[in-house]
Amino acid sequence: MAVDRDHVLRSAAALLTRKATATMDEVAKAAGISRATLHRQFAGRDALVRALESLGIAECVAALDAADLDNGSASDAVRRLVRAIEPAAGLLAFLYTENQLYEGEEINPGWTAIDDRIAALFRRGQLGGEFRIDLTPAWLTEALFGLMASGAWMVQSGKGAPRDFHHMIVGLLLGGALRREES
Amino acid sequence: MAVDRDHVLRSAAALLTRKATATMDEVAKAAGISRATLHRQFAGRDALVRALESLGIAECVAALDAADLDNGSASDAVRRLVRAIEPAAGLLAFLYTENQLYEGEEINPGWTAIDDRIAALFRRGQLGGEFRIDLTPAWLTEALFGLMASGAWMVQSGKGAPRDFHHMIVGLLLGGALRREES
DNA sequence: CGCACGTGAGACAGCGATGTCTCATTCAGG
DNA sequence: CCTGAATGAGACATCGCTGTCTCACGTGCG
Repeated sequence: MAVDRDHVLRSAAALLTRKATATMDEVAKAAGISRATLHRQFAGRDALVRALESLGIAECVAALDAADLDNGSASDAVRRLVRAIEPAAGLLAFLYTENQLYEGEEINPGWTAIDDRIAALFRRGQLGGEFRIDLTPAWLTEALFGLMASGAWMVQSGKGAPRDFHHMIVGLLLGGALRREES
Repeated sequence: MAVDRDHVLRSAAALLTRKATATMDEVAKAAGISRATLHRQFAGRDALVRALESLGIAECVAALDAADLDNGSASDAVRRLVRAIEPAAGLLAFLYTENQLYEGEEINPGWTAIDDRIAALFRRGQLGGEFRIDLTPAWLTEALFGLMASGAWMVQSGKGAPRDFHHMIVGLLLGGALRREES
C-alpha cells in the first residue's frame, strides 16, 4: 500500500500555503498519514520543501509548454499561461514567499529557466510593439508572480471568487487600472 | 543610554524581510544590541512582530494622510500614495507575508481601515470614469500591496534599481503591460 | 567620589519540533 | 494459511530557540 506521494505533496502545499510554519505533524495529519510515514517519504522538513519546490517547477514548466508561448499574440500567450498555471497558483504563492529557498544562494536553476522563458515572452511582445517598453521583462515577470500570489491569497481568504482569478490577473497585468477609450 | 527603539524596529524589519525565520539573537545582533536588551524592549518574539505591525500601520496611515487622496485625479493620488509609502515598502512586504498575524483571526483593525481608504480611492477613480470598473477596488488594493512587495523584493535582491521602484509599481498598476496608441 | 541605571554577556531551565527507533497491526500475494 | 512489506502509534533522545535570571561593566548624574 504505497503512499500516494503526489497526494501528500499537494496536501502539504495546501496546508503550508495557509500556514507556512505548520509542523511535520500537522502536514502528516493534513495528508491523512502518520508522522512516521511522512518521514519515510521525506527525510525531513527541508526535503519536503525541496520536493514541493520541484513540484512547483515541474508544474510551471508543464504550464509553459502547454501555453505554447511562441504562437499568436503575446497577449494571448499571457492569457493562456495564466490559465495553465492557475491550478498551481497556491503552491507557487507558498514557494514565492519561502525565501529560505533563496537563502543558501543555491537557487534551483529551474526557476531561472522559467523566469527566462516568461521574460522572453514579454520581450517578444515588446519587440512586436504589443507591450510597452518602459517596463523591463524581468519586472513584468516578477509582477506576474506577485499578482498570482496576491490573487491566490485573495481567493483562499474568501475575499475573491476563484472564477475571477484569471480575469483579475490578466486584466490588471495587461491593461492596468486605467480605463481605455477604445478597447 | 536608552536603546533607540525605532532603530531596533527598523533593523528587525530589514532583517526579517530577508529572513522571516530569523531568531531573536539574529535580530538583536542586526540591531547591534544584546539579546537581553532586545527582550527588555519587547517581551518576546510575538511582541516584536506586533510592534512591527503597529509601525507598519502607522507608516501606512501617515502615507495615506500625506498623499491627500481626495484631491486631484485618482491617478495622481495613486502616484502620490506609492511615493509616500515607498520608504515603508520593505516593512510592508514582510508584514504582507506574515500571515501568522492573520491566523488568530484577530486582524488588527488598522489594516481594514487602510484597505478601506485605498479601496475608496480606487472607487472614486471608477465613479469618475478614470479607472475601469471590471476590477474591484478590493482587488486593486490587494494588487497594489502585492506589487509593492514584489518591487521591494526585486530591489532588495538587486534585480531592480531603487530609483525605478515608483515607476515600476505605478506604471504597471495604472497602465498595464499593453502599449497604448495615445499617451 | 559614590550612586543608580541601563547594558552586555553568559548561564539556566523549559518547551516545542525534529529525527530515529521499536512494536503491533494490517493488507496483499504466494 | 503464511509471509513479508508497509503503515500507525508511540517512546525516546536531541537540538535549537525562547524566556528569565544573575552578575559585571560602563556611563551619566548628583
